Amino acid sequence: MQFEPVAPVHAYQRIVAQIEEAVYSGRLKPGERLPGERELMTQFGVGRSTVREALRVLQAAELIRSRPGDPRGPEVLAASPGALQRSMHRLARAEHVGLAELLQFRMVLDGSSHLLAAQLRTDADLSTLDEALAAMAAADGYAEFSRADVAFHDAIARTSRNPLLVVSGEVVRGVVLELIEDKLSHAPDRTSLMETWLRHHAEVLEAVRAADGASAARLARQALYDNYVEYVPEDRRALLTPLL
Amino acid sequence: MQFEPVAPVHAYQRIVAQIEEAVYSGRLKPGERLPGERELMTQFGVGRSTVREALRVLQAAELIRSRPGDPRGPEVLAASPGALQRSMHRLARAEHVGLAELLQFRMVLDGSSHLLAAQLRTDADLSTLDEALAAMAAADGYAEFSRADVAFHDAIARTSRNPLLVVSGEVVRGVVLELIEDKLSHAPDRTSLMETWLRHHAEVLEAVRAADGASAARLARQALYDNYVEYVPEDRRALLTPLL
DNA sequence: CCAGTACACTGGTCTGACCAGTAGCCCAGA
DNA sequence: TCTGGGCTACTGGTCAGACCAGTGTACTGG
Repeated sequence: MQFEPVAPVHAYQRIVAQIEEAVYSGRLKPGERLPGERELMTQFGVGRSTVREALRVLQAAELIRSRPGDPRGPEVLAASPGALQRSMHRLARAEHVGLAELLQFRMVLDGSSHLLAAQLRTDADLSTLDEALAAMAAADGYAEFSRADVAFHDAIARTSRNPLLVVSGEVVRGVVLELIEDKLSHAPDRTSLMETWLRHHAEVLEAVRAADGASAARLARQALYDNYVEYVPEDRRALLTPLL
Repeated sequence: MQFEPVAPVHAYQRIVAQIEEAVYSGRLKPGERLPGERELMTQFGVGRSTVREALRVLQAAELIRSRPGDPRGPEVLAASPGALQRSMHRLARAEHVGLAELLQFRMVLDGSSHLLAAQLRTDADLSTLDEALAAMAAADGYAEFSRADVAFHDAIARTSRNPLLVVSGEVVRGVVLELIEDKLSHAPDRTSLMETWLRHHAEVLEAVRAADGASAARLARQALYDNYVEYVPEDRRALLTPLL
């Protein structure tokens, strides 16, 4: 006979569970409002501090947002990758996840995104991607270029039609950028850097337009490797080459 | 001239930030203890409710754990993918992420894990994998088989040497299993199902042993497809075939 | 019709209290 | 010597009540 470990279920956890359930089941839609804390405490039959702790947890998970003074009460938020991003960030800092591992992971994700995008892209997707590329070419300054670059990758990921690829791509790009942004912003010749990237992106886009998934994936991975390999410690670069 | 949006920084957030920083910088190692709440409130110069809300947030992020009655105070936890898993779970429920998207994502991750594993595996890895496969073969009953299956995939991921692949693989497998476990447990002929899976895993392992990354990846993706495609709605199966 | 102002109410924080439950200690009994 | 049972000091969980800064809204006077 097997027994299960018994864990006390605290009052605030039951409140979290109830509200979470209401959000996920769709009974509470984004934009709708929860009752105020004083109202909630009568509905749940608990003290205000208990209600507040429950709301804090939900707030940390980015399910709700509450602002003082708003008589409409806490707002139910739309799902966003923010919490996911923070979790992954934490894990990346805690485990020994360096740029090499992040880049390897990004090569996997971006490669697959491009592969799928090339096979699923519609004409509308292509014109969106053309616009994104044009925005990169027209960018004035590095910061703007970087934003346009992110937007381009995001557009590719959305073309792959898989929200998980979109979100995890977003997350990993964010973490990578954060790790090397200071190195990049101090790079000696950012203009030629931007030109190289632009050329890479144009090549990739042509492969996507030609519906050549394998090439698109390979080009995307190669571009990532070429652009970032210099920031990877030499003894870790062997991790990346198997993916080329 | 450009201004930044100003957001009020609450007291509990500053406490969270300080403790988070201490954990990430390594000043607080897993297993160590934080002072009790009453002690923290004097150190931070705030009321207990403020301290508690901060601890609640850290607890929701699985950075600490506190139990009543323990005079040693809240415990600093080792990094775990638990929070990441919950975040992804939430997002999967909120976005319209169905089995098709999850499976597609898993084919991407598992495929890459196998590719890397085949190229990086050592003899020690191979014997670990052999053991995992033997455990699957020796499994008595579906539940045990399923656990052994998960362990095998986990071993493959670890052989790929990328913690991100390990964690996201773990997460996605968990979500997939949760979505279809009831269908699987009611499957008419689970014995032949398990035999099929076992054969697939043996093939994959041979490719890994032969250091044939491309084959290992392809076999792994094909195995996923074969095993799960029947649970994917027919009109979504086109998402999966480009990855074969 | 609009700017300005009051007001009711929100969430953020503090204080002080009580409770159930735990770790660690001491001590009686084997 | 070891073991089990209390005892105790303390923990975190919860509640109640209070105050404050700041917000949305409705009312006001121009």
